[in-house]
Amino acid sequence: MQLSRKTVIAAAVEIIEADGVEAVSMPRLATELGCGLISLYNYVPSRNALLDAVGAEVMSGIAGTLAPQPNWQDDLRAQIRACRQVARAHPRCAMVAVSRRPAPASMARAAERALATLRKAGFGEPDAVRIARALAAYVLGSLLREAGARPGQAADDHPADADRDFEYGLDLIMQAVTARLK
Amino acid sequence: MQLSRKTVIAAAVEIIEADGVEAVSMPRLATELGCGLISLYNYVPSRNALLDAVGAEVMSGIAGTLAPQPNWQDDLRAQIRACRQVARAHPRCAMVAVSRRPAPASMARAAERALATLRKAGFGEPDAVRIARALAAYVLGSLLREAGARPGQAADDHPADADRDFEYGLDLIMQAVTARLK
DNA sequence: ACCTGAACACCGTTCAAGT
DNA sequence: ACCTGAACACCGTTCAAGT
Repeated sequence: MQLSRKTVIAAAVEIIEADGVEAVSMPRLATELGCGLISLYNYVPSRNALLDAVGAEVMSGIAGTLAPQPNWQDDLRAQIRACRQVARAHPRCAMVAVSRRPAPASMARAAERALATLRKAGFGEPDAVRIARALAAYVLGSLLREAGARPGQAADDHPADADRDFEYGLDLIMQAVTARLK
Repeated sequence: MQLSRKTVIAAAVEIIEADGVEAVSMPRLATELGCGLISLYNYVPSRNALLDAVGAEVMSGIAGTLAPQPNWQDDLRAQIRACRQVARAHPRCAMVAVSRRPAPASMARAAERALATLRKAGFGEPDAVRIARALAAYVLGSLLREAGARPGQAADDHPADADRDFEYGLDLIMQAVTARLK
């Protein structure tokens, strides 16, 4: 396999999902990729930078366009579900992404999009910002609860329950948000 | 200073708040405590067990009794604020606590108390459980957003903003929860 | 110019020797 | 019985030597 930045990141993603972040070591990556340990530093400046790249890679999906919904509530819901879906596709990597500072750019963009939707719905600036933050907290917290906070732990084994829990809480928040607009 | 399990844990808490979890190493703890590296293993079986102990120690405060409020809404609010307050007293350690599996017992007890309050308020079992989970997700997510998810990062420098954000979101959820009971 | 082996300064934990 | 120095098997990263 041809070594490249992409393949190094992909190998790291694989290791994280299989054994957690703590299992990602430069020696292990090298043997996994069948290359010399030092060669890795040609594609990634450090282990930390590699984890940043994993976070960015794994969350890049939420930048994708979503089918616009007839009303702003469904639009917002779709955006929030998309965040969660992308995160759940790589749960342990998602916890890594969420733990990096600064947050991956795609996550910041998603937050900005939610804010824009709230503004367009008619919320004033302070309310729109605070609602967006509350939603972000809820999504993050749900992921934390589900996937196991420690990035080195596996996901829950009752995903259907987690989905229902998530939708229930999302309903709660959206109900209050809608009521607040009137 | 007399070495004991307590002093070892306290030293770890200090290091974590100052420099993050990653800075907690057995050698550093030893020099900080002025003892031999190996002596630490007489009080703590491993670094991992030490971090578990830090999580338990730091979160033990939420087990404290709270003044009962006239209505269940204020009761629930007080419980949730207490969780957040305790966590914010040691923000970086709180992130460690939240990241441990299983969660510290005091956190589980706090969740159980919230559940009991919801039951007493008149919610049926599935609703009570889901509301409690939504609230937990919100508190966890807020901490993650504020303190910086990575346990190795410092807290925000606008705590007042964070407080207002938190109360705003809590209001939203509590409003919807109250509406759902009727 | 690119690649990488050997080396450095760290880790957590164990073993076996000391008291 | 208790304590702990030396040692082991790891890390991430750098330097300087090779091609």
